[in-house]
Amino acid sequence: MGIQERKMREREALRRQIIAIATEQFSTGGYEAVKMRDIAEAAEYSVGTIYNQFEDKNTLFLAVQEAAFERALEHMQATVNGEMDPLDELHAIGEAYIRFGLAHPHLYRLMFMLDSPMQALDRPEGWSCGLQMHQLLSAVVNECMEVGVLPQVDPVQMSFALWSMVHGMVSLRITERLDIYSGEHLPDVPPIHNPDEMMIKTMRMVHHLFSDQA
Amino acid sequence: MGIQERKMREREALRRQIIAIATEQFSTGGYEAVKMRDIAEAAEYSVGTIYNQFEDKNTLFLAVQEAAFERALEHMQATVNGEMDPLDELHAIGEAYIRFGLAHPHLYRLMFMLDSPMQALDRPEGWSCGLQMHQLLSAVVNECMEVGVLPQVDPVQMSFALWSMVHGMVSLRITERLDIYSGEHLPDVPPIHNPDEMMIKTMRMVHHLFSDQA
DNA sequence: TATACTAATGAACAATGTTCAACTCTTGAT
DNA sequence: ATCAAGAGTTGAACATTGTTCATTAGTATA
Repeated sequence: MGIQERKMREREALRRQIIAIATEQFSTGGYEAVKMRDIAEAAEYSVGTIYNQFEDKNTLFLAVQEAAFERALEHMQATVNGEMDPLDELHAIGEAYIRFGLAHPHLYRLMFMLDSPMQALDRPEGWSCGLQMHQLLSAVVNECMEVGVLPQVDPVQMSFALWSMVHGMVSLRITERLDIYSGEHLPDVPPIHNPDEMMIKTMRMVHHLFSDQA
Repeated sequence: MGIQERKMREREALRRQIIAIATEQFSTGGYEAVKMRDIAEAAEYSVGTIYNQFEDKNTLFLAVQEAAFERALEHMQATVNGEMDPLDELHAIGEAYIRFGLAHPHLYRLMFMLDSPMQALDRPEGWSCGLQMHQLLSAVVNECMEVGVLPQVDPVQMSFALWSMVHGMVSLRITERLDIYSGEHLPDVPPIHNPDEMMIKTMRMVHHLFSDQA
């Protein structure tokens, strides 16, 4: 009775193909720009087949979100596995987070900004890698506190504060709100021409202030 | 020739009415939920008349964004005009920012998260009140540095870091990403049932860490 | 070979932003 | 009072896009 299994495999393969196509199209245009018809055409199926696999566009992008979390987690893990000074590890993990967001703004939106694919977080499976990303941060924070390069406050609050800050930076950057720094819009603020570097620099400054305080 | 002026006034009044209606509808449903037809009906005009006043939906919501910034700035200014201890002032301005975002999540999205109404920030008029909000923060930060409750780093970086953190908190909250803290999703993290208060508490903690370091 | 089941198809539907030719009303001149 | 010109209004029609579903095609089993 291997027929059942083969059909399951084929079904799964098609599902994966659709997710891959959706991810790619999404990466270069965002949610609105991806049309179900385009996905179908790229997969060389009719649109109905997409709906055979995914309840609707939102459900499809839950799967894309999950894939995006996998990629992001991989990217983060690749930067932390070394034997580093804890403070450098904190710098590294933050910088990796920021650079991933800047390199893949649409995926970043899907993971942390859009609400389409979030309605009902009753589905924690899809957030598995997202949670692991947070645990990666938590681990480094705890390590920093033990070694004394971060003050010994509530580690959850510290992780939350650091995550919020880098997320705030990335999301403001992605939505072009940092453009207020780019021209002569603010008095006493010389135009900043490289916001990406300012983000990294400011993050490190904050880490250092915390560490000096510890 | 007062006729020209009267017509201009009427035109301006209609424009304002449309913006008010759009703001109200937007406040209770977000961008997608607002239909041009609904706005027209609420204003008791046909849809064509809306397009006579605003090039398209995006342009209309540029105006709504501007109105939202006005409200937010007012709200912020109302909390800072008192003669306060600089650190309390910093707490107050941050808390006001957070509370406005929580009270008006859709307007917050429009101001700081959506990109529809942002394409082309070649239009700094609409950001006037938004810029003033930033200046409010800058002023308090400078004051804190003078008095010695914030370390004397680059004030632009400090303002940017603080803004990013509270924006990160509010936007993660609004998009329900803080739900990861609400259940048993993270090991070693007791479920947090009141994220709003955690945001305020964490912000104050960070302010205090900075101030102790100064 | 016939039957039953699964999967694929794409025309059709609904919702919504946008356009535009027709229409109405006001204004100013005759 | 009448009329021409112009500004403002109307809503039917169009284009796009997510979604559905009756029909068709393909495959497996008796």
